[in-house]
Amino acid sequence: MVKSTRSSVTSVMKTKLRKGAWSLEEDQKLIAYIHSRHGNWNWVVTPKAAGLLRTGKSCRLRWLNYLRPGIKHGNFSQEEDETIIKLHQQLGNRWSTIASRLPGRTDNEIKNHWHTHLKKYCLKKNNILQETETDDPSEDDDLLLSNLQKPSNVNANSSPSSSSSSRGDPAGEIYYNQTIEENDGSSQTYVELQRLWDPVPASFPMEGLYGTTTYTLASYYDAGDDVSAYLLMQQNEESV
DNA sequence: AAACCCGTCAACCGCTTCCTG
DNA sequence: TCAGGAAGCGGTTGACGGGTT
Repeated sequence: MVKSTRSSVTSVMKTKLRKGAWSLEEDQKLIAYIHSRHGNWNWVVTPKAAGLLRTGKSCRLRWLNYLRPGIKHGNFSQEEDETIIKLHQQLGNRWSTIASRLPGRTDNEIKNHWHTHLKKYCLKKNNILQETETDDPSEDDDLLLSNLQKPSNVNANSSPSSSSSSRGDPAGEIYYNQTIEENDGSSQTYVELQRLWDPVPASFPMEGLYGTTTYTLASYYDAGDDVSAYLLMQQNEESV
């Protein structure tokens, strides 16, 4: 029988557990709780302590893959792609080990990126190598990898971060001068939640679809224990 | 315009490993 | 040394958006 049927988990299950995408409010609660614990918390008690109807596992995953400070979202650089491919050749599907070599990237994100982009690239590369054994394969490498960097659906008005922005999962996303009202009806200014944890920089660069953009902190609101902190990011400049 | 298909990715599930008493 | 609980890991699923027919 499955060992992971824990009493603590099942007790939570008796209440109505939420599943699926995390809401902004849930993210805020989780960040607030973790923030208040100063690096000392337990995933099993976290949902109850934070006022969340989630399992500890779900909280852990949300934190590690999305809310944790330093997490990079959006396109992988060519260097990152090359590193992943190289490490995958050496290590196989040991995503967490691979992730440990790519600062800011999570095992889940690398795994997804592999299955959706790099696996195809490797197959294509192998085909090319078989067809042109005498050619210099490095040229094909560069061409294929540079193609990987190009967004498939270029839209001048789209968010600079990943396509998940359109899934009603705003936390961690940064929009150009947008407010939540423009997106989901809330009157709050759009947030970049993970900055709650780090000392807030006056400005910071973020890699997007079209190059690195420097964002400048426009306003900051911290409601203390209730921990609702909002950051308005303004697009400062953009390099293509 | 509508239906369908496909790609993407956040989140879930179940198993394994690690830790602690 | 062992058992039980917590955390970690990787495969899979399902929702969603965009493209195609």
